[in-house]
Amino acid sequence: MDRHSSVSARSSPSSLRKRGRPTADERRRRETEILTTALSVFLKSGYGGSTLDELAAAARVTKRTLYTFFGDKAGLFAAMVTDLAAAVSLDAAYDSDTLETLATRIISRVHSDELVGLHRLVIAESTRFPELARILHSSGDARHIARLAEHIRTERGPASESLAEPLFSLLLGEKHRRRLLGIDPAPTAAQAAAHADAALRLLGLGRH
Amino acid sequence: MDRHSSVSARSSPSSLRKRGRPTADERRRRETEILTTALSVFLKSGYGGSTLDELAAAARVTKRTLYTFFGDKAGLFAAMVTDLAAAVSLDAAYDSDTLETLATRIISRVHSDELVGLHRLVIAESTRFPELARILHSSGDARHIARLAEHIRTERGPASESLAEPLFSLLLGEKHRRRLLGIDPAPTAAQAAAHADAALRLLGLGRH
DNA sequence: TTGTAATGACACCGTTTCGTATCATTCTAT
DNA sequence: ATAGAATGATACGAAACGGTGTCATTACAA
Repeated sequence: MDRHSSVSARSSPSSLRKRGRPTADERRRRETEILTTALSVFLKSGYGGSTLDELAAAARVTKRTLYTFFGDKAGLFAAMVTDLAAAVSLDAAYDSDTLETLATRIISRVHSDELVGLHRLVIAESTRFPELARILHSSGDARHIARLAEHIRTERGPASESLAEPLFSLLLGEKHRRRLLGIDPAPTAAQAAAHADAALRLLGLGRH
Repeated sequence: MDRHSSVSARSSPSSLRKRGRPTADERRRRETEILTTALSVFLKSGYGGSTLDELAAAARVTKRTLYTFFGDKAGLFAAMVTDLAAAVSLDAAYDSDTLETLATRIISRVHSDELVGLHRLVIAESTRFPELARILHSSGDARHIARLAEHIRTERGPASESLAEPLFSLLLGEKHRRRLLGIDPAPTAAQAAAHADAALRLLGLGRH
């Protein structure tokens, strides 16, 4: 058997992977690579449309490795979603912002191709994976609404705190439904800012 | 709809149907039955999860008939969605209502299990069937927003007409995201009315 | 009347896909 | 040092599934 001649053309050093048990480092690196590439594959083809061979090839591992890591296809999907949901909820570099910029950032985030695609995936599989739907909602929407409530409270007093949830609905808006349906592209930064401003003004939270 | 109630004939199974070419009546009856049962099957298992044998058995026809009617699985799915989308857009027995009752009816409609499930299906398959996504949006959301705009204009004047879209977003609300994710059940009539009232007040459209 | 289209029942085919098996190989754990 | 676990490469099995073929049978159309 001709050793390794097929991989000599690849430029990435990570593809010159030897056989045998990997080092602990390699093992960790590989796990994250599997999850990130799995996301891109699932986003492209959906859960049912993605095959294990496709997922394995994208991560440059064999199916065997996928099974030792995640048990089966459903396990890989669940791991991918929970991992990404955790990343979303940790995405909180926006503590010291004004309500306007916070709203703008939330819009850019929830309308991004990545998050819209993830929502599509989880909505599509919400029957098979109800737990993932709950996880995604808790670490996404619920977290965003809590952030908005916090800012509104400090800037406007506790009486206006109940505006956080309707405000979030307006930040999504009809635009987000078209995003989920694949009709609209992601908004530009300028569009996000304008949208945020309009939503805040509608609820009497805008700057005067 | 016209659910052929040969339920009691379960004992003498579906083979009570004769072979050979059906009458024109039977043909029409069968087409609607196929579409309605296809909806329930797709809602239960999703597009990829539903098999042709399952769909055929649910409609009490053979795969052969499905192919003569719709060509292939995708054709059946498309026919089912467009048929239902048309039904939604014709669901306009609410012309002479006040804004409050119109909003309440829209809430009950868009939060219904049927429409939420249809949205889930189309969102899940929006890559494979982009045209269906556009059709559903045009005959659903766009139509609802137009109705709201019409009522707002006649009751409040053309200046407030731009409130129709944000109002619709509030009528969906965070609740609808949880509906899509399968977290919440459909709202009761009382909840729908309360929700409508709260949304209208937020935008200054409520009664005083 | 006569040909044709549609249907049920059922078998069948080819492909896809999940999940395992095998074997050599390399690292980890003890 | 030695056993065991993890991996690459590859092939394979078993099942599911989309779609078609066949034949008898019935209604429609010309």
